Amino acid sequence: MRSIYKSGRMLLPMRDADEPSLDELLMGAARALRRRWATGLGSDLSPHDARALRVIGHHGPTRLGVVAEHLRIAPRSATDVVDRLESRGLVHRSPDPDDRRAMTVALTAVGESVLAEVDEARREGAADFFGSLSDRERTSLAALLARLDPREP
Amino acid sequence: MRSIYKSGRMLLPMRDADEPSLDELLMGAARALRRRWATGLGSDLSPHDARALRVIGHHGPTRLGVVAEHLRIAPRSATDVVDRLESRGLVHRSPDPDDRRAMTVALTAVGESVLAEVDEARREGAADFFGSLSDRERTSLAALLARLDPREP
DNA sequence: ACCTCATAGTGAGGTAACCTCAGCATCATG
DNA sequence: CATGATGCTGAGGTTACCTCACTATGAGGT
Repeated sequence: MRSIYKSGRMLLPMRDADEPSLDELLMGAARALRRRWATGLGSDLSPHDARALRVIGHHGPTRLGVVAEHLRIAPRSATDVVDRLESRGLVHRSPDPDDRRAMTVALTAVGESVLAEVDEARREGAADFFGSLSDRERTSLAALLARLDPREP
Repeated sequence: MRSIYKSGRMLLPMRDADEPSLDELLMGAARALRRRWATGLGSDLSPHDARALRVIGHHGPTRLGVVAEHLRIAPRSATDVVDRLESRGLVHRSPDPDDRRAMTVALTAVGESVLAEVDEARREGAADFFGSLSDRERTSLAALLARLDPREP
């Protein structure tokens, strides 16, 4: 990764064809971390269900629609996700006291403990994954990533 | 439930609860880039099909099994992907001259030009996405990401 | 040469996770 | 209190995967 064309449209530095570009490195790192998390899940919980569990756990009693929003799926599909989680005893529905049309979902005791496991596995996976970097390097990596425009929260 | 301490050494620096952790930043950045690419695709090509097109284009005449490997799907499923691409006139099958059981897939002229568009959109999307960083920052970001262990190519 | 076993692709058929649409109950407003 | 919007769910469809069985071919031992 050496010479740099400043003239006009060349926005990224030149690089050898066989060394990965910045976007490939980013996507590769993300994929590696995702795979590490997925293999560490253990409890036959799909990554998507685990995500739902985290949303609900972090949010407290959560409306179905809010779950859908966070999972970026259609409201109707949240029903199925919650059905599955509920059939495994990880969450339970309650009528929303503020709106009798709505249901809220919350973790059961089992759900809490499964979530704790999932969170711990994630934390360990991440710590392990970023373990090859020093504290300083992690800090500057975080700073650089934070400067990339997500363009939506 | 174990803490972030491992072998008595803290692996991750402390941080405020409301600021995103390193893993969240990484996944968020990857997601943002993926979304940017997806919206820029234009030609009603799914991200997955676009990926298949890139694999085949980059690889030259490619066996179906190799396509499957690169897409991380079962060999049988590669047949469907290639069927779809072929029905849109983007690729064509030929018998493999070295092995009469095997088929190779290659881009058609149309496929070449669609791939060129896709690649250009990707390149532009990436350039735009990383545009908020200076050359120096991009270089150090790349260096940091390269040090993370993908644990598989 | 032959027999055996492995391999490349595909037809058939199944599954899981989405989606849209319609319907019901409830809320919010003129 | 009438009207339209909203929150959830039943019904049914789509899609992208999968496994299993099959055919044709390759590769290696005897």
